[in-house]
Order: sequence, then structure tokens, then C-alpha cells
Amino acid sequence: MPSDTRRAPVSWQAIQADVLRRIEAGEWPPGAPIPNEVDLAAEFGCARTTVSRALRELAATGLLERRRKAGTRVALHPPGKATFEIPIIQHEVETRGCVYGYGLIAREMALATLHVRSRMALDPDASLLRLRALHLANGAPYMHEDRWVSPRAVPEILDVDLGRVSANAWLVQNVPFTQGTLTLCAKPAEADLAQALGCAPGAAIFTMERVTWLGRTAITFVVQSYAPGHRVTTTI
Amino acid sequence: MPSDTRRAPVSWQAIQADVLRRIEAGEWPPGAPIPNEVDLAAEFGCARTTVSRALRELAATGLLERRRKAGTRVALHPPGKATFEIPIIQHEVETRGCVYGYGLIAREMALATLHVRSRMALDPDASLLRLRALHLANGAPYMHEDRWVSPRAVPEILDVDLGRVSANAWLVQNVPFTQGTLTLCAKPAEADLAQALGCAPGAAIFTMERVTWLGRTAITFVVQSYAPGHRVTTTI
DNA sequence: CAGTGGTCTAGACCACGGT
DNA sequence: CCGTGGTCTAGACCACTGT
Repeated sequence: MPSDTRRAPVSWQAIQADVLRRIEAGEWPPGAPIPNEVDLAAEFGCARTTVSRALRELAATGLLERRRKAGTRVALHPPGKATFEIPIIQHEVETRGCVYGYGLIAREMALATLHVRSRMALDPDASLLRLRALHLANGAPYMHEDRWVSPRAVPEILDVDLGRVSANAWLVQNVPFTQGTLTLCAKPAEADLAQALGCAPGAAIFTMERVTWLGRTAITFVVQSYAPGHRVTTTI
Repeated sequence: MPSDTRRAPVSWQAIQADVLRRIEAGEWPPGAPIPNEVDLAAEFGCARTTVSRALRELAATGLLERRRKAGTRVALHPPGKATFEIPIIQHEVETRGCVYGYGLIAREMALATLHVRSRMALDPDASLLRLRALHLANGAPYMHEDRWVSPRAVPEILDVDLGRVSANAWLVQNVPFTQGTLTLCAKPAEADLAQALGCAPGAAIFTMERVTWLGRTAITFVVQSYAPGHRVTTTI
């Protein structure tokens, strides 16, 4: 009976981890070339495909730079891309162990302002659904939301009872989006925003502005203003 | 002579684009299951591996949800992950068409505060290099940086002339990092920060706090406070 | 149990881009 | 030119999980 000469398969995660280890250990310093895929495959005793898979993600995150013929190098400028998830507010609040609450402040049809039109790439006569709402954590103001929705993109929203379900939640469950733009900044609280959030006028407010698109049609533009002290944490 | 029956290879990008198109078109609405890999491979006339590759990235971005046996569905909560690159300040300023400037305000060895120690996982007696610096755009304050560097992790930095090269730039070009934590928030400007940035005390300041790690060793902790009006834009 | 995604293989061809 | 990464294939086995 012949001996079973098959190796245990080598996982791409294992290779990735080992490459990371060598970089951390200084074995492959920034800027240094690393062996090509064929050699690495031989060293690890696996198919080249597997090495490729392992290195692809490292290159995607920017830790490695790959060019045909030139080979693969440890990036000289570890570019550090940060990713963070756009939260579903209710989940976010409940994750912090608080009771979530929601209140609709205003609902109206309105002509888009110039600023909104430019962000959503709309015609000058575009009429949008404008919503202002407050999200609560344990009854305290958590985030104020000023939202514009295009009924042309999402006609169904006109029939939704947005006093009960937040536009955020409804859109998330009913309209997929394929692209989005997110802008982060700090703003002083305007008088009415300060009143809604229950903070002093001029307080430093963390603000997220978001436009989401389905193909080439803008679905919604929203300015979310968080109560003072809000922090967003992500991993690089 | 037999006719050449080979098909042109089907690229995973093409499959990915087509899947996206169907989702955008509403053919596969949120929550709906999509055909399994074998069926899709048959439909596209390619190997299952190629379909897998196409769908993997869509699942990674959260547009699709995949579970063994249950199959693949269009995500009900398109979670929207935003990614943005940690900028090299000089590049960022120059990209905006401004002349970059840099000034070191203070350089000292100091015991880490409790806050810094906890963020960097340091011993109570850890002595760190503390730097305060100002980055300028066209001579105007652009960003104030309060940085702590661990000489244990990066002893070479003690010999660098940080009056000429910013710690940011030096670290980026000389020390790779494998992990990092980024916190974003809005803060009112303290008196000395307001003076450094040339703004009113209490102004809303966009702040990024960052800790970077090489393996399990914290390299640096930095609080970057941007001049009022700063905005960060990313794509989802 | 059985269907589905996850992964690995060995081989092949191609595209890019230094030399 | 020709080395390197990028990709596709056809087949196989495995891991997870809903039924």
C-alpha cells in the first residue's frame, strides 16, 4: 500500500499571516521587494493561486505594492485606509445599551435648495420630500436629521407613515444603493439645532452629510448632527 | 480540422457589473435570493470560481449576504462601509493648491498622561516624546497636532530634527504600521488651541485621534485638530 | 442529510511594463 | 524581449448549516 503523499492544504490566510509577520519583524522592511509568487508558492508548498490570493488583499489595503514585472514590495507609504460602517441609528443606540426613540419634527414637500440640488444633481424645479427628525437615546436627544428624499427615485416613500418608522430605517430596508458620498465635519450648533438637541447654541456638533445613489439617480441627501460629545471610532 | 469551440473568457468584473445592474434595476430587490454559484456560472458560461470571485467582493462590501446552504441574498441592510485614506498632511494641503508649511511648537520628553497610557497600553512610568506642531496652508493655520511617540518602539526618532521634518512625514516614511485606531469627533477649541489655530475659543473643531501599532507595540498617539470649516469627504 | 459557499490545485494564457 | 502579476478553467474536497 503506497504511502499517502498528499500535503495538508495551505490556507491563504496562513500565508497572509506569515507575510504580515515578516513585515512586522522587519525581515521585509518598507520599500523592500519580496519574493515573487512562484517562489513563495514553492516555499509554502502551495499553488501560486493561493499566494496570489493572500497577497491581493494586502495590496488592496495598501500594505504591499504590486506591479507586473517589477514584482511586489512593502509599501513605502503605508497609506492607512480607514473603513467604518455607516450605522443604522437604532442599532447604534441599542448597542450602547440605551433605549432608542424617534420623533418626526417636520414633513413637507419643498423645492431643493441650491446646495441640495448640487449635491443630488437635480433639476432646478425638483420638488423633494423634506424631513426633520430627532433620534433619542434613553429619551435624550442623540442625533438630529435633516433629510431630503427624491420622490422620483422612491415614489413609495410618500405613502409611508414616517411618524412611526424613521426614513432611515425605511430606506435601508426598501431601497438598495450602489454608491454614496459621505462628508464629515464639525459645525457650531445653529439656534434651532441647539434647541432640538438640547445643547448650547454654538456648541461643537459632529456632522455627517450623506448622499446615496441608485445608479445615477440620487435617492436621498441627509445631514445628521450628533449631540455634543459623540465619537466615531474605526480601525485602520 | 476541427472548429475552435473555445469561448472568450468571461471576466469576474463583467459578472460583478451585471449583478450590480440587476440589483439596481430592481430585478433582485433587497432581501431577495439570487441564483447559486453553479447556476450563475452556467448562465454566464464560465467557471464557478469566476462567479465566486465576482460575488466575494460584493459580499465584502455588504451588498450581498452569503451563507452556506442558505445561498446568497441581496442585503436587506446595505450597511455602507465608508473608507477614507489617512492623509499625509503635506499632500493634502498641496492637493488643495496651497503652499504647505510646518512649524514645531514644542518638543519634550514627558510622562504619558493616564489617557495616553490607556490608549497606547503603556506602563505608568513610560516616558514619551511629546510634540506639538502646526501645519500651515498658504501660511494660515491648517491643523494642530499634539503627538506622543514611544521611543521604545521608535528609538531613531530621538535623533531626527523634527523642526524641519514633521513627525508625521518621518514616521510615515520610516515606520510601517500594521494596525491602527481612529477616532473622529467635534470639540470646542480650548484657549491655547484656539490661539494656535487663530480661531475663536469654543469654535467647533474637527478632531482626529489616531493610535498606530506595529504588532503589539504602540508607536504613536496623535490628536489632530483641524482649523474650523475643515471637511473630510469619502465614498461609500 | 444534502445543498451551498469556501477554498485549493495544477495548468494555462494574457497584459503590462522594465530592460 | 521576457519576467511578473492577473486571471480563467475544470475539478476536487471540505465546512457550514438549514431541513
